[in-house]
Amino acid sequence: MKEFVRERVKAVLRELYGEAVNQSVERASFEKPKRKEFGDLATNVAFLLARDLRKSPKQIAEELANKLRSFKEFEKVEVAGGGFINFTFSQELYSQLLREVVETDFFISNIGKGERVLLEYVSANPTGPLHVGHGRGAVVGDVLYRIMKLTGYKPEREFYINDAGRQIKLLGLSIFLKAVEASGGNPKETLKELISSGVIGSDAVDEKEECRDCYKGEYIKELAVKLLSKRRDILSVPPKNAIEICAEFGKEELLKEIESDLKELRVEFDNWFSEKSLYESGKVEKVLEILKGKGFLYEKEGALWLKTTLFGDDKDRVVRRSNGEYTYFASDIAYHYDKIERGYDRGIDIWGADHHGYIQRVKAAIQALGKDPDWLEVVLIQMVKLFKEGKEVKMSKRAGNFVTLRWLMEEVGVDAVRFFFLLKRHDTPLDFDLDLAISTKSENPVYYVQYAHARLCSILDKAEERGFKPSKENLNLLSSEEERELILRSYMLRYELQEAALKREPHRLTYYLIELASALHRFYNKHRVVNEENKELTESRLFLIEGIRRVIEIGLGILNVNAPRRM
RNA sequence: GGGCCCGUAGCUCAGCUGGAUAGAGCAACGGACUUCUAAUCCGUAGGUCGGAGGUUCGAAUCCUCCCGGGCCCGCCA
Repeated sequence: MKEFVRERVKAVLRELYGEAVNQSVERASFEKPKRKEFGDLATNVAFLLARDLRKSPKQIAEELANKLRSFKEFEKVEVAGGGFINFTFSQELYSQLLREVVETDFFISNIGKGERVLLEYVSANPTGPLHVGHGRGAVVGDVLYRIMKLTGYKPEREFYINDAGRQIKLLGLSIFLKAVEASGGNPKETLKELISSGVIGSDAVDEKEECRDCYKGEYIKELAVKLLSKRRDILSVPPKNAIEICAEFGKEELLKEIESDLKELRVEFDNWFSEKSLYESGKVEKVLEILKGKGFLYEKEGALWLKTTLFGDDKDRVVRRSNGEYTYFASDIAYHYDKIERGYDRGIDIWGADHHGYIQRVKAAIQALGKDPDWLEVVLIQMVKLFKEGKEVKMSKRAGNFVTLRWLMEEVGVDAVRFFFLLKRHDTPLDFDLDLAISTKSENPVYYVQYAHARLCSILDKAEERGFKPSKENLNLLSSEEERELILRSYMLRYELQEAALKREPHRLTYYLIELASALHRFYNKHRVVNEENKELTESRLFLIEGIRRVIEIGLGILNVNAPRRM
C-alpha cells in the first residue's frame, strides 16, 4: 500500500519534473499521520524536493496533489502543514486492502533481498543454569529471526557453546570439591593437596582457603551427588583425571538442561557451534597464523598480543596467556572468522550489555583479518530485574546469586515471559513485574491481546451458529471510522515487520499488537457485528473480523505466544 | 581517568536515519453490562521531552557542553 502510493507519486513527479528527482522519493517518508484529520497516509516528499526545485514545499505539494487527485484510489489528496501531502483512500481501496489481509500473504516482503544473516544468541556458558537475562536475549533473537525471515532475509540461528577453557576447568573443580564434601571429606584440605601436587595453580585459593572462582549454588552440589551415584570411584581416580571427568559430566548435564530450558521457552537453533571444535580443528591456530603473517601479533612478557589499537581499540589484547592458554578472545576471533568463511553476508550477535566493551576488540580483529568490521552487528540486551509485591527478587535457591529462567517460566508461564521480554526496547533495562504478568486483568498486556483474539473467535463462532459467514461481496459497507481504522492497521503489519527487521527491534511487534487489539476493542464496544436485520453488513463485518483475527494470530505466532480461541 | 547506554506524564515505558497540536498502559477521578466474552470501552486530569547552547523552513529526534543514573574498563568470560 505504501509501495502503491510511492509509485503513484513517482509517476507524477516524473511527469512534472523529470527523472532527476526520483531519489528524493526514495528518501521520502510515507507514514500514517498521527492525527486522523490528516488522512490515511502522508508524505513529506515536497519538503525534500524544495531545495532542488527551488520552489516552496507548499507549491510543490500543490502541483503534485493536483495530479494525484486524478487517481480513483484516492478519495482526497490534500496539502497541509506547509507542504505535507495527505492521502485519504477510497472505499474501494480499503476493500482491496482488506481482501489482501484475509486472502494473501500481504505481510511478507523482501527488504532483506536474500541477505544471509547469522544470528547468534544466548550462547551461555554450560557452567550453570540459564538466568533471566539469557531468556531476554533468547526471545529477542528468536523473534528477530522470524521477523527477518518474513521480510526477505535468509537468517540462521546459532548457539555458541563455550565448552573449552578456564571456565570449564573451574566447573570440574567446583563439582569435584562438592563431591569430596558430599563424601565426608574436607574440601579445603583437598584444595591444598591439589596445589601441592601441581594439579591446580596456587592462585586458585582465596584468603579463606576456599576455591576462589568456583561456581556456587545448589546445582553444583546436585551435579556432584548425581555424578557420585553414577561413578562411586570418582574420588579414587587420580585427581587430575577426576576433575576432567567432573568437568565433562557437568558440562554435558548443564548443556542438556540449557537445551531443555530453551525448548520450554520455545526457542530453537539451527546450529550449536562448539568452541572446543575450533581448537580441535586447528582453526584457532590457523587464524592466529594469519594474523601473525600480517604482522599484527607480538609477544610481550611471555604472552601473545593482538594489535587491536591499530583498529580503534583502547589497548592491545592478549590472545595467548604466558601460561600457554588461549584466551576467550582468541577462540572468538576464530569463531567470527569461521562465520565469515561460511559465507554469511552479515553477523548479528546478541549479547548482554555488560559485554559492550568487547565489541570494539572483536570488530578490530575482524578488520585485522581484512574484513569489513561492519560485517558484525551487536545487539545489546540490558539487564532484567524481577519485582514481586514491589520488591526485587534477586536470588534463586538453586543458582545462588541469580534467578533462573526456569523459575520465571514456572512462576508466570511462557506466554507472559516471552511477551514481557518484548515490552521494552532491548537496550533499556527491564523491570519485570511478576504480579502483573500473572494478572488476568486488563492491565496485563498479554491477556489484553489474547483476549482480543478469543473475542474475535467467539464472534465468528456465534455468527456461524446463526447461519452467517464472512463474505467479501459488500466490503464497501465497512465505511465507519472504526472499520477503516481496523483495515488500515491490519495491513500495517507488513510495515511494522519491515521496520522491526531493519532496526533489529522486535519489540515493535508487541506494541503493534497492543494497538491493534485496542482498535478492535474500541470497534467492538461501538458496533455490533452480528445483526439479524442486515445480512450484508453482518457478513462484511465478519470478513473484517476474520482479517483482524488472522493478523493477531500471525503476530502472536511470530512472537511465539499462544492465540487462544477461548479464554 | 576512558568507553557504552539511558534521562519523555505520579509510576513503567513507546516515539529518535528531523516533520504537523509529543503518545500508550498503570495509578487517580467520572461514566457505560436485557446485546456477539465488562479479561472490554468512553470521558476527565496529568508534560519547560534532564539543563544550556548550536545546526534549519522545522529538533524529543542531529551536534557540543553540563547535570543525574546504570554498566564496562585484568595475561576474566
